[in-house]
Amino acid sequence: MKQFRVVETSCETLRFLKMNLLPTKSEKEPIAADNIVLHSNDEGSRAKSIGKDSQVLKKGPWTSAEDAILVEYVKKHGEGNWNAVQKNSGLFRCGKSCRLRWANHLKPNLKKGAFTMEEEEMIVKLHAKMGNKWAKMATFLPGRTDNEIKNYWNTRKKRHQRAGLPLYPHNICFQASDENQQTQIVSCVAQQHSGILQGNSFDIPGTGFENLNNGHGDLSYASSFPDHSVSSMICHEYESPDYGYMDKVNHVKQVDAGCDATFYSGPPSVSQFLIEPPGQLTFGLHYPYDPDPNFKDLATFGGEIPGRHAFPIDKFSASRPLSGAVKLELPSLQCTETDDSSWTVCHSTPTFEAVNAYVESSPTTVSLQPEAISPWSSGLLDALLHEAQVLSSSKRYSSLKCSSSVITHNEMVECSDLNISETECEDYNGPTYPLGHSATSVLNECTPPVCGSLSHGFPPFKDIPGSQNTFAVAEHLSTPNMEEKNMSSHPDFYRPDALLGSDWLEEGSQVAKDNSVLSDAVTTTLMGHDFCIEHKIVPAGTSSDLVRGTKLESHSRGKIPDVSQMPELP
DNA sequence: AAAGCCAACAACCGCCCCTTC
DNA sequence: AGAAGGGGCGGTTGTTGGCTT
Repeated sequence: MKQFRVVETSCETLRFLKMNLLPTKSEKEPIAADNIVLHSNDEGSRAKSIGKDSQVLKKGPWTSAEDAILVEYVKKHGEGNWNAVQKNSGLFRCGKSCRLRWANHLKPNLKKGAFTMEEEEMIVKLHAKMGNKWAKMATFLPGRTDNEIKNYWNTRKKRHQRAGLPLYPHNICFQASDENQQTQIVSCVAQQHSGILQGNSFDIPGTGFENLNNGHGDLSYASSFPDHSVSSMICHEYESPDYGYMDKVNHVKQVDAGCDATFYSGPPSVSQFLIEPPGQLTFGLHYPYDPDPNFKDLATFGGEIPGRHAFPIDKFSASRPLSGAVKLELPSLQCTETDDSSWTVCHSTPTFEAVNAYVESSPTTVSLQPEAISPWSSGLLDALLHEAQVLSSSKRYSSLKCSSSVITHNEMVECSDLNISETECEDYNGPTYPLGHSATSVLNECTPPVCGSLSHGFPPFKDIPGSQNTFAVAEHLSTPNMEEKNMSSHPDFYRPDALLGSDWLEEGSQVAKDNSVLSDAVTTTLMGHDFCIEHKIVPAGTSSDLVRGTKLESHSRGKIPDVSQMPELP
């Protein structure tokens, strides 16, 4: 028998009291605190406890009268010294109870009501980073209490576990336990907080499963890689840009989605488990719903802040062939992460749920088999349709087709985004780009995108400082129209020198950006500052590397925020 | 209409850390 | 240095209301 369980012997009394005296959510009329006396035969009853001064301390739900007393007391004396509350206010509550009541319910500026989508995203991200550090997490969610977050998470956890779903979206950033990586989550969180993640890809490369180590037993998104040992994942850290979503999906296909726990059988210490290979450069939280179709055209967004990059550039090695299959088999789910825009579908895609749905269905029919699609997937089709409409009407994609054997970078995007057909998409991964062929290399082999001559005379990129040979950018990068465009003046383009402050783009570096991406610059708020953030992958020509043009500038374009001067997140 | 299930919420407990003496 | 107290945190349980069967 649980100690505080009000037992049946007083059941009738309790029922009466509950119905007549105790406030409920709908009945919040003030009731004198001393009117509430819950009876219990149990000495350790939840209804009351004995204080140090032998006073009977009340337990259970707080009444409006008690709340009023507490509020009044805190107004007068401020927070803290909670044990004094009981002594001085006449409240028959222990200090702890008072503190809790105040912190969770009475404190001003508390947000009430359901979590917003952004908050939910934030929680997921934060949990991936911190584990069950509710109080810490609460500092990132103004107006929310640790208890709320905890409750939300536990509920979510239960729900997902029951449904056999992963707790995390497939490529959510997992953070290392190393505190010095705090800035990584900062950038991640801040962007999420700003709403930029409203369906956008975003991830924190180079992060690890902290919460995998502390044995929380949560069903991690790591289940996306059920047959990938942790160690092998570590080995691939920052390595294979071609270790893309499709790989994950394939793994998912191979192992039932319910085998989430298998991941946890890996080595206990996983501090740097990279969910999404940096080569993807599509740091994405592929959130299962996309409330804002307007975001769908946005290209990849980077979480990087100049000077505070989420991953060290020097760890960005050349691609390495994967042994696993790369075949695109999930038309409706695919997210070729080598693609800079692929998230446009992914973010609106029910991720793992949809993967599950796919697993349960025929690979060739999954995307259009309603019965094979999870509830969230219903939005997927809409999203895809919308995406198709958007893309088809977009100038940026006007010249693209997915059927050519020599495809462009953006073509890949379009293909994967629109899920035109498995066959078509296989062009990228099948005969043309066989297994083991780096997706990055695929990109490199792709004709650069659109909008201009393929061999436009764009000046060569410089090697990125500190990148050794890993970020050498191909000289024949043919990002179009870069010379014609005055990037400094174009409202949607950034001056190359705007990347100063980036620790991997030196002064004067040319920043390859193509129209399609730059026009997708988004204003967001990061730690109280308004920013435009743009993120772009640039095929690096003959090298097997990608270079990323990351831009983050203040809202007043041209001014680069000094991140070091920005206020720290709580 | 009743029962069961579930989600959301509220509250408490035990443990731990920090500060003070 | 060590004990005591205050406070914070995470885990857990209980309650309530809505929905489904």
